[in-house]
Amino acid sequence: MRFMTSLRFIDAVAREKSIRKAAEKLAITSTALNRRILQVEDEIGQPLFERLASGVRLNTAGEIFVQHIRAQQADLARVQSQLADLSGVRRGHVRVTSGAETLRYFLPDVIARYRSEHDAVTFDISRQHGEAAEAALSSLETDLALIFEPIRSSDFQTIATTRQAVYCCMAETHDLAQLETIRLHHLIDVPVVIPTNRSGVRQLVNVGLMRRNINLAKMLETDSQEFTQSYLRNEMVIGFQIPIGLPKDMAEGRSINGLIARPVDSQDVPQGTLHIGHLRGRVLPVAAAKFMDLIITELGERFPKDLDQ
Amino acid sequence: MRFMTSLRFIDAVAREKSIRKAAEKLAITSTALNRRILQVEDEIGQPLFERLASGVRLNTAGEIFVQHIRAQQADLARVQSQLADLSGVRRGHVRVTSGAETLRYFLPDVIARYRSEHDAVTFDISRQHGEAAEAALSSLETDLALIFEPIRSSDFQTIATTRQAVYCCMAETHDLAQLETIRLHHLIDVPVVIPTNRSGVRQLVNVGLMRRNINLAKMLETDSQEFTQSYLRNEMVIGFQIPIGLPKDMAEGRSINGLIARPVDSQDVPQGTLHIGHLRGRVLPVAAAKFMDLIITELGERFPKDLDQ
DNA sequence: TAAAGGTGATGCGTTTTTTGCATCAATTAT
DNA sequence: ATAATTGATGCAAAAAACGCATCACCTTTA
Repeated sequence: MRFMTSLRFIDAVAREKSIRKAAEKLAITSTALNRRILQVEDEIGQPLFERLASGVRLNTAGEIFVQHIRAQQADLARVQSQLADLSGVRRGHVRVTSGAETLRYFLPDVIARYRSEHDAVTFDISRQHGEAAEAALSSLETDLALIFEPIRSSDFQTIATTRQAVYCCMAETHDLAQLETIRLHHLIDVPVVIPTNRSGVRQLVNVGLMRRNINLAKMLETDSQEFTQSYLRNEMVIGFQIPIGLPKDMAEGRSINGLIARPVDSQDVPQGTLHIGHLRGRVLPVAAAKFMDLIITELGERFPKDLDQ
Repeated sequence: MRFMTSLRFIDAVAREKSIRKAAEKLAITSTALNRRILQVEDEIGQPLFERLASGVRLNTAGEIFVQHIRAQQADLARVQSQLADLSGVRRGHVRVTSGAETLRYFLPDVIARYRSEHDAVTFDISRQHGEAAEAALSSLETDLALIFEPIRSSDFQTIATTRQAVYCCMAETHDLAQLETIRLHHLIDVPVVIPTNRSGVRQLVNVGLMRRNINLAKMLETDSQEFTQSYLRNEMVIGFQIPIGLPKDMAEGRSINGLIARPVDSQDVPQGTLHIGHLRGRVLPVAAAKFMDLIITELGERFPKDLDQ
């Protein structure tokens, strides 16, 4: 888009905090880039960047203007997606930000299902914890976010939520695999692998631990689900997960590849809420909006009783 | 703004429905303009205009795109106003659309008061009836609207309202000038000058006439307040107006230049509501937002009991 | 303390883009 | 039928954007 060039360039400089660095990324000379910026500053009537010896930095005016640029880019993407939809083929690019929970099984499934019908749509999947995900929405770096507990910013507009209980995952040969539901006191002196404090699952578990005044034998803290799942196979250890982060069979109590999941009693650890939403006030591109619809449909199929819209 | 040129041009062509006509207004040749349009269409990947022998017309894609352009222009104006505010001087352009009621005394007063502090701000005042005013908001042709009864579109976001009773205006020598309040039956066989059906005042009067099953001796229908006011001086005739459309003294029952106003009993003609608002979801330019604040302040001073925010 | 390496700004010649003129083909109005 | 519009296009001139070399300034490094 020719008419976006100058604005795109300014955005790039703002990100790189250096004209020369940005010029390199944009594959032009720093001279040309510099002059474009000077020209826009001249048209606006005031500088957008502070010139430092180490590069440039947005001043207040620049912050406002760059925010406008990003909003404009997002809106242009929406328009393009809408125009593509007019002519039959759905095109577009959907940027999704999510916690780790949905990345393993859920999102890959939904995206595959979506792309089977609309293969001209591309995706960016970014893994971010709640707060960072909300920041990404605000700065228009992402279109959709799936956040598990809690929502901090009023800029987040929830479109749907689903309740998720916390489950314990373990080898099917683990002693606790016999139980239907796990109580926290069962876990005393049992080695556990647990997500870090930034994770929603961990925060729910923490609530339960406080409530029952129990300390866990935290063998290992990690946010890596890949690590956790592999590890459970090797040692008699308990991991924590929510149903959406589990294969369908495991969420329903059957074992898969030697692993099994058991719900933690909700009297101990409260259920959490997975929020699906976008930046308040935004009109999403067609591709993103339809993808969100599909997410909600899929959630409705998998968790029919726990979905709120 | 150089980077807006192509978009501005497209907007102009859409308005003129002709490349040659638009080119003339833009002071360039039709060739240049034509090629700019072809280029954007090429970048977008599909035509925005249908080519007719009599000119051009937006197709569906064009409608969507032009809407985006207008939104972008409005947002740029907001940003510019915000940037100007940063550097101390408030600049900007405020576009107000209003029914006739406020144009005579209220808006001139408020604008004068505003411009006494911010003389770098310019104004466009457009007179439109309710429905047209809401359309102007939707198409981003105006920033603020003051609409007296009723609001039809859910796109209108009301920021404040004030209740306004209907008054009768007449020469102070008119028989009915003796009365404190006018009842509709007083008006039987009394010649009146009355606004057209599009006016909010007229609609309220109509409600009263239906309610009391009375017909007026409608001498003359006009939306011109200038005409009405002048006419009242020349003949023993009744006119209708709401307080905001009257000089302060007249609204308080005193006579001015031989004219006087008396409220119509609200048992006969219900009070109406003056709505002040903007397009839902829009963030107004600083200049417009502050002007709206001043309108509300002024309304609060003039009608302290009847203002809702 | 001095040198080296980095930053953004600027003069100038070159390249690319945009513009305007003349003209064409197609349609409408008279 | 004829005249007058309309948008599209080839080509040359004007304008804008670009890249190179260089400057002045600051920070880091030796």
